[in-house]
Amino acid sequence: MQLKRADVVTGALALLDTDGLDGLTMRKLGARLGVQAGGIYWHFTNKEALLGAMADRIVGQVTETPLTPAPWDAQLAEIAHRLRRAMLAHRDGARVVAGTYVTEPNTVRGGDQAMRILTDAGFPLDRAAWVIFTAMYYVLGHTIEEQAQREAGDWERRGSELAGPELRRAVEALITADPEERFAYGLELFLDGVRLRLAEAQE
Amino acid sequence: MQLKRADVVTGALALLDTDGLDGLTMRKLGARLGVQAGGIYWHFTNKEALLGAMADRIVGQVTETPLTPAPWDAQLAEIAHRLRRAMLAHRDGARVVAGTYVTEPNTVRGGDQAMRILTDAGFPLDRAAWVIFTAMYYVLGHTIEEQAQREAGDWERRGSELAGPELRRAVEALITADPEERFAYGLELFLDGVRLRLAEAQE
DNA sequence: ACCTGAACACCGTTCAAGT
DNA sequence: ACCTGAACACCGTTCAAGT
Repeated sequence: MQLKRADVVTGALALLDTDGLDGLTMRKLGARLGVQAGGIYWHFTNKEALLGAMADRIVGQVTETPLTPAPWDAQLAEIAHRLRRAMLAHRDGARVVAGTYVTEPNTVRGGDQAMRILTDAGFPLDRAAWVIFTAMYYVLGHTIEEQAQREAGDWERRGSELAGPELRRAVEALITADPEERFAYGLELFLDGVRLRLAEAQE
Repeated sequence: MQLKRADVVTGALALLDTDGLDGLTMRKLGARLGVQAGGIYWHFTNKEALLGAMADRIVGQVTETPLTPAPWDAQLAEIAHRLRRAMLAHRDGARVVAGTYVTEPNTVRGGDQAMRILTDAGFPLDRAAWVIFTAMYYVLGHTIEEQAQREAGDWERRGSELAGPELRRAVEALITADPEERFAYGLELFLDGVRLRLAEAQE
C-alpha cells in the first residue's frame, strides 16, 4: 500500500506523541512509515509544510462539531476551550500550532467562524480581527506553558530556585492551580474587556 | 584579552541581529568572537543557557529606569510597553525571550515588580500571578507575530491567498494597522478585565 | 583558567536512479 | 507516480590536549 499525504500526517502526529516536537525528525518519521527520509519530500515540500498540515489537523477538532446557539461571548469562549483541548490532545500540540502561519482549510474555517461571531455581535471588522488575534495569543501562550510544565517536571524545581520573594510564591501559585480554572480565568478577564468595548460602541 | 561571559552574550545578540535566531549557531558565534565553537562551552554549559542569558539581557531593559509613580494599571501598561520595546530592539527578540524559562536576575526583578504592583492594588497573590502570566502571554504573542511579519514579508502574500472571506479581510486589517496601536488596544482590553475584577473584589 | 582540534552523533534537503 | 541510496552541507556537544 502506498503512502498518502494523510498517512504521513497521522504518522507524524503519532511520532510527536511519543518523541515530542524536538524528537520529530524526518528520518524517524520515515522509519515509522517504512520509507526513507527523502521519500517524505515527495508528499511535502519540506518539514515546515508537514508541520503546517499537522497543525491544521489539530485545529480541525475545533470546527468538527457545530456550535450550539448561544450569546457571542459564550460561543467565543467555547471556541477557545475547544482549541485548548485540541492542542492538549497531542504532546507539544500548542507549540506545533503556534509555529505555523496556517492558511490551511481548517484554520481558515475556524478563523472565519470566530470573525462572524464578533461581527454579528456588532464589532467592526478591524476590531474583531484584533480581538481574535489577542485571544489567540492568550490561548497559545497559556497552552504552550501548560504543556511545557507537564513535560519538563523541572518547573517545580526552577520555581523554588527563584530568588525573588514575590515571584517565587507567584510561580508556586501557578503550579498548584488547576490549569483549566486558570485558563478560564484569563479568558474571562479578556472577555470582560471585549464586552465592555461592545457596550460602549452600541450606546 | 580573554572572553568574559558578558562578551559572549553581547556577541550573540549582535549575531542575532544580523542572522536571526535560526542563523545563530555556535560556530558562527565562535567565529565572531575569535574562538572555536567548542570554546564557548567553557562559559555556558549549553546553547540553551546562552539563550537564557541573552533573554535576561533583553528583559533587563524593562527594569533599568525606575517607574514613575502612577496608578497600578498605568504602571502595568508601562511595563508591558517597555517589554515590547525591549524585545523589538533585537531581531527575533520576542522569540528568544519566549523560548526560555528564565530564572535569571533581571527577569526575576521584573516579575517581582509586577507582582508588587498588583498585590499593592489589592489583588490576592494567586490571582495577581494569574494576571501577570496572562499579560505575559499576550505581550509575547503579539510581539513574536509583529517581528515575524516584519522579517518574512510573505505574510502579505499569505493573507491574499486565504480562501475564507472574513478571515482574509481580517488579516488585511491586521497588516495595515499600526502595530503600536494594535498592541495598546489588546492590552487595554485585558486591563479592562483586570480593573473590573479589582472593583468587584473591593466592594 | 581558558581555549584548540578534532571528532561524534546527529540534522534537513536534494537528486540521480530505480520500479 | 512513488520511492531508494547516497550524498551535501550543515548542526550541538564532548573532550583530550595544549598554553
